This record gives sequence, structure tokens and C-alpha cells, in this order.
Amino acid sequence: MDSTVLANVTLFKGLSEADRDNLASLMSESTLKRGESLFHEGDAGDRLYLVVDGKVKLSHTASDGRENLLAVLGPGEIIGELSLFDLQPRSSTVTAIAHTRLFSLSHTDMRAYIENHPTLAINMLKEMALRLRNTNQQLADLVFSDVPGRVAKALLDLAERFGERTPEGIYVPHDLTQEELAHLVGASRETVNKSLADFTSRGWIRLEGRAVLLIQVARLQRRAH
Amino acid sequence: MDSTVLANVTLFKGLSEADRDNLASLMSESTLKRGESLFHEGDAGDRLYLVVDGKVKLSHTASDGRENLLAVLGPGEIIGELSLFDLQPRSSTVTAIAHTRLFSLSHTDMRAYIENHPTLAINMLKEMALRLRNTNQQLADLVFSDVPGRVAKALLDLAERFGERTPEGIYVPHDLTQEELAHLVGASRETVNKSLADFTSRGWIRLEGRAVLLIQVARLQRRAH
DNA sequence: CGGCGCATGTGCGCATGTGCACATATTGAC
DNA sequence: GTCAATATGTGCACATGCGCACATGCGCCG
Repeated sequence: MDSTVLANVTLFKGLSEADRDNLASLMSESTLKRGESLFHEGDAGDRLYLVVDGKVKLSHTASDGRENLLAVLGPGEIIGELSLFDLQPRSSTVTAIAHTRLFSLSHTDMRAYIENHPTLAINMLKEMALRLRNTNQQLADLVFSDVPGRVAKALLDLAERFGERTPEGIYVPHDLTQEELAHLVGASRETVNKSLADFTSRGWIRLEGRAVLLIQVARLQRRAH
Repeated sequence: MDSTVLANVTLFKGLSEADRDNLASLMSESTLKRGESLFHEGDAGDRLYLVVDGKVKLSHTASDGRENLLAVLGPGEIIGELSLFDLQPRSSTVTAIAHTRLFSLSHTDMRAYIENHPTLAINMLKEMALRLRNTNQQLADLVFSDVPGRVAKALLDLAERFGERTPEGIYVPHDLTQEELAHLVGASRETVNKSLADFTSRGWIRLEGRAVLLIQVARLQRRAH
């Protein structure tokens, strides 16, 4: 296991190199192809995962089959941290939306490390505070904004996390189908499609398969408010 | 400051009596009347609060003035824990909805304690994991359920936290106006009022000022799904 | 204990967004 | 490269819920 990867992970910031090596020796590696799941809602979970490369979606399925995306996670982000502390079953399903490489660590090992390394505990708390803020923000967006507004917001969010500047604008390879994007913003596929079509006809964005080019970021920001 | 109160707070479970005494000596006490605010969204915050008695609402206001309740917190629950870790300004406004007594502690003192007491760090992580699960659940409800469903859910939620069994049913003194309840479920006051009227006419509940009597809990659960 | 102000109850027209139906385009497996 | 499966694009009827308008009710402050 390569401990140098861990140096770039927020969760492990501030740990000594020896600690990171040690942690790395406790981890195992796995990969997922698009569509493959890491675990399902309701499963008992005893591992913590770390995305090294690729992207996964965190989803929740209602009893009638409708789906809802809680988040899209990329490199450096952690998965399955909730079950670590409250011992509840997985509250969401995690599925790869691109080819993904992960490291994982048993809850037992992680707990032991947290208890002996205050820095790690604090990092973990920071991470969770951030998540909580994001989720609260999402809640507010859902209540306050209409569908086009939420779509604009989602695009800007994805841009911040996965975008790269180009001469034409920000290129955002999000790997989501429009249906998945719809689930992310809590709307129907059709409505999201129409919003995207509208933004395109205004020249704000250009669709390129499972990626978008954001051309007029300021307009999108205004629309997202 | 009375350290016996701390013995019943989840966050401080597992600490020695000496530690609790010591923490108590670092705390100060304050009270709020209904309508008074502890702090506002955007404020810089450097204190952690603990609800001893009463109830507060945690709200978020959009730029156009519309409001959204993130949570209602009661005895034993903590407030202002996010700013502790990420040093961001307050992400919500906290206002008393009943006469409320609070203890508070400076971030510096709390951080020092967390770093030296793994138990406390783990408790904090548990607390935040729980919050995160709840918020995710709320997100899902907002996406999947219609307004009456969300109202039913909210009533059951409030019952679990504040209700007391009586011969007639579960009596829930929630202290919320219908407008506040509407903000909590992300709907308009009018629609919530109509849902409540409907539930009442079916004999599922009875309204009693800022309290509800839940008569047919099973029906509500079915409606909330 | 009287009355003002906030809270609740209810009808109605309008806007948003859903879900179906169907066409077209793209992708990926063989 | 072919072709089935999946994803995207778009019109339309219908449902939900919002927001205005207004009536009624109730609590609390002086």
C-alpha cells in the first residue's frame, strides 16, 4: 500500500510519516467499475473507505424504487464514516459512476487510531462538520430554489470539485447521466433536461456527454443565487 | 455551575466525575425568553452551548426573507458545534421557542478538553454522525414525500423527542406556531394548516394550541410512510 | 377585562413541475 | 461495425402546492 497517497488526504493531514506508513499498512485496496456498488443501504458495515481515484455516488432508495443522490464523492474523500461511530447499518448505497480505486480500513483499526491520535480525531470532526454544513445547505436549496436554480447550483458545485479551467470556460467531467443529476437536485429527469436545454440555448453552458462546459459562470451564479 | 446536570448529557457520557466538575467550572449559564436569539447566521462564534431546559429552533434565512427550520433542539442537545471545528461563521440562527436555560463553554476550553479526552472526542463524533444521519433523512423526506406526509413525519418526530404518553394518546407540546412547523417541513403555512385540519377531521390528531395530541399514531405512520 | 395583534382557518386562481408518450441520439458489448 | 440497450430531447395533460384574500379566533399586555 502506498502511503504517499495518504499525504494528500485532508483526513490524514498533520500525522507523522510513521503514522501514515503504519495506517497504510493496515489498508487494503479495491477497484470498482462504473455501476458496481461498494455496499448497499441497510448492510452492516465495518470498514471505512477512502477514494483514491475516480468518483462514486452516495444514494438512497425509497420503498417505491425512487432514488435520491446525497452526494458525489471524488479523490481524497471518505466513505462509510457514519457507521464507524454509531454502529448503525449503512444509511446509503455507494456506487461507482466512473472507474474507481479505493483504500479501506477496518473500523476497529480506525477507532484505535482515533483514540490515540487527537489530531486524527480533530480532522475527522472537521470533515464531518463540513459534511453537515453541506447537507444543511442542500436542504435549504431544496426548500428555497426552483429546479433550474438547483440545476445551476449543482453545476457550479460540481465545477468547484471536478472542473478545470480552459480557454472556453470551465470543463466539468461529472460522469453523471441526466437522470442521476436529476436525482441529485431532487427533480425529474425531464425537468432537468429542459433546464439544461434552456441554459444551452442562452449560451451559458454546452453539453458534452457526461461532462459540461460552463461558459457564462456569472449568469449561472445569478440564476442559482 | 451544577455538574450533576452534565451527567445526563450524552456528549459527556463516560467522563469521570472530576472531569465533569472541571468542565462545569468552565461553563457559564444564560437564559432566553421565547423569541430571543442566541446568535445569528453569519456571526463569528466562539462558544459551544448546551440546552439544559426549554427549546430552541435552528433556522436559516434566505436573502428574500424566507425562512427554513433545520431543527428544533431540546434538553441535552448541543448547539454551535460546527464552528468549533471549521472556524466558519455561524451557519444558522438560533432562537428560543420556549423559555430556555443554557450552559456554554468557550471553543478554546472545549478543544483542549477534546484533545486530551478521547472519550469526549468519540462522543462528539457520535453526536455529529447522528446529526448527519438525521439531516440526510430530512433531505430524503423532502424529495420523496408530499406535504401531508412530511407533516405527519414531523409530528411523529416531535412526539419521539418531546411527547408524553397519556390515556388519550401521545401529548406533544412542541411550542411551534403553524408557521414555524411549515418552515420545518419546507411548505407554506396554509398548506400545513390544511393538512392538520385534514388529520383532525379524520380523528388522527387533536390540536391544542402549541401542542398536539396524537390519537391514531399508526395512521400517521402509514401516511408518513 | 377590554381590545389589539398575532395565530389560525379556508376558498380560489395560477405557476411549477411531474409523468407519460414518443422521437432521436449515443454508447458499449460482441 | 452492428445493433440492442441506454440516454437524451420535447410536447402535453394533470396534480400539487403556493400565495393572495379575507374571516375568525385567541392570548396577552396594559
